[in-house]
This record gives sequence, structure tokens and C-alpha cells, in this order.
Amino acid sequence: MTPIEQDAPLGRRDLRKQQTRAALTGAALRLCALRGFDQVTVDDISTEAGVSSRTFFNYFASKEDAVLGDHLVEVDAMRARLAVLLPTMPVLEAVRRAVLLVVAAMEADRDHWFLRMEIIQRSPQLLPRLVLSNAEAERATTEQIAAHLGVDPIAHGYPALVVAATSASFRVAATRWMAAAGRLSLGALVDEAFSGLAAGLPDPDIPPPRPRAGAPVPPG
Amino acid sequence: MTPIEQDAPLGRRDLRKQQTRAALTGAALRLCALRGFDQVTVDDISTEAGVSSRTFFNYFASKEDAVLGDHLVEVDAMRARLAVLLPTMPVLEAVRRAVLLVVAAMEADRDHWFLRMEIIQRSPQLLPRLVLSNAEAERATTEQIAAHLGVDPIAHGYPALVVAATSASFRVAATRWMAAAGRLSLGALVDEAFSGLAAGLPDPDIPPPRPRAGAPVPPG
DNA sequence: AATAAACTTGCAGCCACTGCAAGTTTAAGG
DNA sequence: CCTTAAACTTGCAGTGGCTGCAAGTTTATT
Repeated sequence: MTPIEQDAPLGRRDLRKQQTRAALTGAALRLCALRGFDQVTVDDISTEAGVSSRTFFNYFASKEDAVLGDHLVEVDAMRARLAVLLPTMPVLEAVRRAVLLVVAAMEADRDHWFLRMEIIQRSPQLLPRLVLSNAEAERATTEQIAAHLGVDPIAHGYPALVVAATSASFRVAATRWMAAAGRLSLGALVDEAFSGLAAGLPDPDIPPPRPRAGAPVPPG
Repeated sequence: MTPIEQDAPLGRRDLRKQQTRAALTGAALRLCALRGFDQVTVDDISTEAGVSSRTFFNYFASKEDAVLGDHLVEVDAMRARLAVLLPTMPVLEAVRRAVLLVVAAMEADRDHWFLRMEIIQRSPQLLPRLVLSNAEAERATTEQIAAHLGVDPIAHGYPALVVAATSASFRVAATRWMAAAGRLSLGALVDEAFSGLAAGLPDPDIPPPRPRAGAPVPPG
């Protein structure tokens, strides 16, 4: 998504490919935010981007992919960071810090993400696919943590549990971030969520506007 | 899914509808487990179930729905149970106990769930839709907890966080359950996952069978 | 038995998506 | 500069998911 300027050899061919890809995602996001996801055909997007609909499918495997993006780059970066962090701190803390990479990428791509939010809100069918793009990453991270701990990733539930819980927390933070239209820092929201996790999700202290019925009995 | 025998008025019409629906899901699960999800057409399923493909879409909105089911009943039951439990115990504990209802439903429907697992493993595209069916339920539960705590569900992150984390934990437990082909109790796996959550996901104590290679040296 | 309601089905059609076989553009080597 | 190979685009034809419509058929109602 974010136009990445690498020192890699960029012939005018690869340059044009990047342009086309950007044009397609741009058109997809713009049109879908305007009309709603299923009121936009692949042909609309392709025409808006100035290519044929057949070409669209040379760039994206599905209409949804064009809207949601792939985010593979960040995933790889996160895996590398995790590898460095895991040996030096508790798992949960390592994951928290690694996730900050994704936070940075999303904050850098604010505009696209806000459009995505609008589109997803109108077409909830998209939300699961967004989760799926994480699913593969989650599986890999689970194995990475299992390897680090020296346990079997299916016999032992911990690695999968940490990954699933942190991933869910991240999603909650991202949702709040987009709901707040960026008035809050995504990083701060993520930190808040991870703190809640690390504390074991205790009932929050509510500044008591009014007491509720049925006494909450602290266990133990 | 599970044939529910209510005292409700069951004319031979509603009876036949139930039969058709069961035949369709049965055919869908059987065929997809055998050949793989996208090697089975709606026509195959309909023919196997003895109805036209047009009728298929009178019962299910999509091919995926036929395989994954809807699970609306359990969701409603869980919501009711939560309403009773919330005022008398911490949120996390209330959710844990409410989830046991879903656990019971799944254990009662073992066979279908194991087929679903096989199918989903071969066609990971299905996993997100399974998550989506939960998404609506999660939103409702979040609001229920927010109302109980007397906080605004978007200003305050706790309700969404608890729901997302517990939901993810449940998914992990279910995955392990299916991976173990039912040799373990789903209830026990869920309890284990919730315990990990309540403890704040600390690094597990690994019984050290052997030190692993590539020495991760914990710094002082 | 007559009427209304519910259910099934075929048909026509939209759209996402794919493989194939052109045609066109760019890169590479002499 | 010219040639050749590779890469990219595109149209075409076809599959399959999914929908609305307009019968036709079955079941419930009075």
C-alpha cells in the first residue's frame, strides 16, 4: 500500500506496475467508500483505473483483496523483530513490542485505513477476510513462539493462546482507533489493550455514576 | 444443526423443511469433506439432497453457510445466561460460564464439527466466515457487558477487549479440541484457556526435557 | 371443496473469476 | 540499432455462485 521506495532496480516496467496497482487500490477504496462494496463491480474499478477488468485479476486474486490489501511486508518485519525480542523478555511483552511495527505501518497509511473502515462498516462481509489475512500470520507466529519455548504447538495451548489473544486485542485497539477517526494514538490504544491482557482482564474500576444491582463478589 | 425437538407446532410442512435442511447440510459436509470445498458445486449438493439447486438457495444464502451452519440458537442462550450471571461475579468468570453452553452444544454435535474441521483445514477460506458468524454475536455481547458495567462501549475499551480475548481463547480451545479428534474434553480445554487469560498470559513453566539449540541467552 | 399461503423449480441473467491465445511493450544481447 | 525473449495487457469464452421472477405444486384453513 504505502509506496515503498526501495533502492532495488526499478525499470520503467516495475514502476508502471506499481502505478497500476496503486491506481487500482485507490479506485477500489474510493468507489467502495462512496457506493458500498457490492454496488461496485470489478469493471467499475478497472475502468476508473484505466485498465481492463482482466488486468485487475492479474493484480488481485479477488475484489476483496483490492480493498483490503495484503500487508505481507509488515508481517515479515514483525516476525524478524519477534525473533530478536523473544529471547530477552517475556513472550507477551515481546509480542507487544513487535506489534508496534504494524502500528507504525498503519499510522503511516492512515487515509487508506480510514477508507477501509468506512467500507467494512457498510459491508461487514469484508471483516472476516481481513481476519483471514492475519490467520496465516497468526499460524506462523504461533509456531515461532512454540519453537522459542520448546513446546509442541498443538499439544501445548499457550503459544496459540497468546497469539490469538494479542491479535484480538490489536483488532480491538484498531477498531477503536478508526472509530475515533484518528483522534487517539493507535499505539496508545494498543498499549492499553495489552495492559488489560497482562493484568488478567480484571473488572475495570468504573468511576461510579451510580451503583449497579447485585453485589459483585470478589473471588477468593 | 442439532435436530431440535420443540413442543412447537410441527406440521408435516415444517417437518419436511427440517428434513430438507438437514439433508442439505449433511450432503454439503459429506461431499466437501470428501472432495474439498471448491471441488463441490451447489448442484452436486442439491442433487445429493434430492432438491433443485434453486431450492438450495432458499435454505442457505451461500454455499459456505451450508457447510458452516448458523449457530444462532446457542448465541441467544448464551446471551440469556450472561444476563443472569453478570451481576453476581466478575465479567471474565461470567463469560467463562456462559461459554459452557456453547461448549455443550458443540460436544453434542461432535460429528458435524469434526467434518467441518476437516473441510476448513483443506479450504482455509472458510475460516473467516466462521469467525464472521461470531462477529455479530461478539458485538452484541460487547454491548451487553458495557451496559452491565455502565460504560460507553466505544469510549471504554474493556468490554470489547474481554469479548475479543475470550472469543479468541474459545477458538483456540476449539481448534485444539478438533485437532485432538475429541480425545480431550472441549470443556477442559476452554477452562485451561480461560485460566491462562485470567492469569495474564504469563510465560508457561516448561518442564525442561532437554535444552534447545541455538542458545537463547537470557541477559542478566 | 375452495381459497390462500407456503414451497419448489426452471429460466434468464448478473457478476466474480479463470485459462487460453492473441497482441503489445520492455528488457537484454549482439 | 536490431533482434529475440520475456513480461504485461487484453479479449473471449466458459464455469459457477447467486438472485428475481413467474409458473406450478403442495399444504394449511375455513
